[in-house]
Amino acid sequence: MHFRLNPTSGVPIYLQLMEQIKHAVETGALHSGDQLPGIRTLAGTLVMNPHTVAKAYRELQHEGLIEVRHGSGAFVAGGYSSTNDSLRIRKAQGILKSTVERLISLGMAEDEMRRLFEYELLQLRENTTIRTGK
Amino acid sequence: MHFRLNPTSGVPIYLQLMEQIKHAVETGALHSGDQLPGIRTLAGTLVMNPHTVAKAYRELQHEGLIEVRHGSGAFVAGGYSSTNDSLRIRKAQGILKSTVERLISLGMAEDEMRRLFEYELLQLRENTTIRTGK
DNA sequence: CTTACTGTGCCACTTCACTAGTACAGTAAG
DNA sequence: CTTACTGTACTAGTGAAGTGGCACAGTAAG
Repeated sequence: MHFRLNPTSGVPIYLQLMEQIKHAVETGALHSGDQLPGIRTLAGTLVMNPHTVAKAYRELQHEGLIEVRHGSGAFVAGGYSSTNDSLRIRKAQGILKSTVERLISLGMAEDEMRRLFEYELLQLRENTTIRTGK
Repeated sequence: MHFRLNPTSGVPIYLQLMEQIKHAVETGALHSGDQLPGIRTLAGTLVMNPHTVAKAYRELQHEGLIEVRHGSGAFVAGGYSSTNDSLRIRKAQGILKSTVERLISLGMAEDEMRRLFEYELLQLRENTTIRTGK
């Protein structure tokens, strides 16, 4: 359970924390019922304000990913890490790993990769959501 | 020359604009010497404040990607879109396009793809920057 | 010079992410 | 009950992003 946040990326820290927790759940690093670190504990190790962690937990609870019980702590909700999913994720990880390696061999910088990837996602989104053909 | 910005993503708009312009230059949609739209013009079509566009241009100038001449306008700087680069970019685009398609066939959502991709980039960064092996 | 474009600078204001300290409330174990 | 943990609520402040309006300055063409 170690997170890596980038305070200078422009993305709000609480959103980054949420993403990392989601990632941990998706990849199986966290399972249903597992207890998340306490708000103050996490804030201490990540060198940030407890309120920021609390906000991340609150948002994740609204999304249904975790369950926050007042005096007890925060726990990963049920019905997320089916074995079927974890296999799917592992496949995807393999694909992306080799993809990134190929891009590196092309001499691509991290920023360039990210821009091209986001561009592909944009194309995808437009092809699936645009229905008003003028 | 059309940009797509997402005001609700948490990423500052001026940063998104910068990324899109960089992308346009890298992919060859903009070439060295090309004039960028005027600050007021762009702000009008993108429905945002001229100051936001100005900030993006200013930052891009600091990075050396564009050249801003006071009474004339903003122009793409030289020495960026060599034909060698555009071929490299096209290869990378092909790779990423097929990668995204494979991820979609796995049933991955856009958020999941982005998280896994960012994770791979993180792995990469750590493997190349960590030198203090204790 | 005049006009119409370009970018730049200044000021006020709103919103939001984040920090900081403090206090309150639920839970579980001694 | 007491203690020590959990999350929650409140207030106040800082800083950055973005909006809005206005004035200024450089450039190029008539």
